[in-house]
Amino acid sequence: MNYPTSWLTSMSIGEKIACEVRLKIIRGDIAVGSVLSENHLAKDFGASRSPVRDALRVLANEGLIRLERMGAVVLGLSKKDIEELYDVRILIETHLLKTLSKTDQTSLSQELSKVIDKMTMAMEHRNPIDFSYQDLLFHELIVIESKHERLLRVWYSLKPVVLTALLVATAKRFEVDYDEIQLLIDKHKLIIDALLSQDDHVIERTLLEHFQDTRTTVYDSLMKEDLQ
Amino acid sequence: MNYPTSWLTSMSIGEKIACEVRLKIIRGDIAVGSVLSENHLAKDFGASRSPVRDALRVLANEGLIRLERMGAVVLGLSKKDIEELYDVRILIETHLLKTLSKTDQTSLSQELSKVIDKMTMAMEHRNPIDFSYQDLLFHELIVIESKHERLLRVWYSLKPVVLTALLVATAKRFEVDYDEIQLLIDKHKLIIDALLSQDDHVIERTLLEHFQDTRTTVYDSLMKEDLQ
DNA sequence: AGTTGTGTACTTGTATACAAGTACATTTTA
DNA sequence: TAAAATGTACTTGTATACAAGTACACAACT
Repeated sequence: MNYPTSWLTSMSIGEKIACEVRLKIIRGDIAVGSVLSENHLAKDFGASRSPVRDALRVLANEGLIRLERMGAVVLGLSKKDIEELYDVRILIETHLLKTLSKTDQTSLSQELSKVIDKMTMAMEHRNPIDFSYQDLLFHELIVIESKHERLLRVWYSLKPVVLTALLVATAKRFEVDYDEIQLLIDKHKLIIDALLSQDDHVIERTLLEHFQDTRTTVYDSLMKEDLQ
Repeated sequence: MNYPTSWLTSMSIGEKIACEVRLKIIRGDIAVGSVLSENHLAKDFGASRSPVRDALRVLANEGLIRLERMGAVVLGLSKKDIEELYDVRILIETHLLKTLSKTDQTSLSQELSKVIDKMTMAMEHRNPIDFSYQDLLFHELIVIESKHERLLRVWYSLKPVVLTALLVATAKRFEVDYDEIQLLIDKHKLIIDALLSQDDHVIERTLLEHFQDTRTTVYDSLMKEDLQ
């Protein structure tokens, strides 16, 4: 599986390279500890060093590589990374759901239901690319609705890695555990219910359980036989 | 006041330009809504477009500018931005203090006390640059001690803007309300007390009050007469 | 006077060249 | 044989050139 070309529209060459390299790192196609150089990547992608340099800075920002004086070291995505990424999301999304639940959210819950419908259609069409896109869009809409721009910015900084990991995990899930996709969809409905319950404890518990499942799934799907 | 040259050691040209431009934007020397171009900035700084391009991407990541097809629009740092930046810090640091308080933190509290001593020395030497550096280091040590690398990464992504705003605010505070610096120092001691209390509610209240003061101070110090 | 077309000056994305630094391989020396 | 010195091939940071796109000023037309 390559990075979905439909997601690459209107991207610069540097952005495209960042997406392709990100996917390879997260899938383990590029080994942790290996050293990337601008010249090598430029040759590999048939581009000049300028967009490669841009791409490497993006990936360094995402914590997937560490830029050094000579070459960039691949840090990869460990189990701890995945757990911590979901920690950050739990912190942000729980806080924002609690805040949003203080006011009438009929409109938002309807929007979220529509996204769940699209997840269902993606499941029925056996389309993991669209499914993972809608899955993350569900959460994105919550953060957007909070109108907290700085938390949205933090959330967006996590998005490329989370979406790529989710894409890989979902593709595998569609192959191996297709029967459980419906359960994933149902769990998103629980979040809407928690939002409408206006109960902080219910929100907290629902989000913890939701992300507990998700990060276990993502982690299991990403890991090769030999644990990192 | 220019950006402290002692903080610019071992930086690339691009990093230096980012720091200088960040300070000018936060101080309001570069107006919100104005348009920056790579060519203009390159000429201003006597550099080529490459490091300027790097710098602009850093500032865009920090939400101070928005890169567009033709030029970069200055977004600046509004009151809402400052409030939201401290919201993010409250979310992160409260969560981490609660987590840390579950275990023995004698060592950390001693380190934090040392930093408070340095804040006191900086106050006595009337050195706002070192004072603001130690102030933020106090909080940084807490986040580092949590060993939560992804939250640390988020915290570090806020740091350049927060430190620059704090620097400007502290410089003004030293001029205008020097007598109240001691109160700032005392409030940091309260955080250590809250950590050692091992009481989640105490931690929550202490952090809220601490940052309530800080963001009001930062905001008041940054604003010109005409509100944005 | 208003609208349309053309030209110009600007922007950024990308390609390429150069300089300085780094790391390793090879040669020289003791 | 081991240590030191030298050479080479690589890296990145930065400078500069080129192409494509954009926005505005100016000229021509109605």
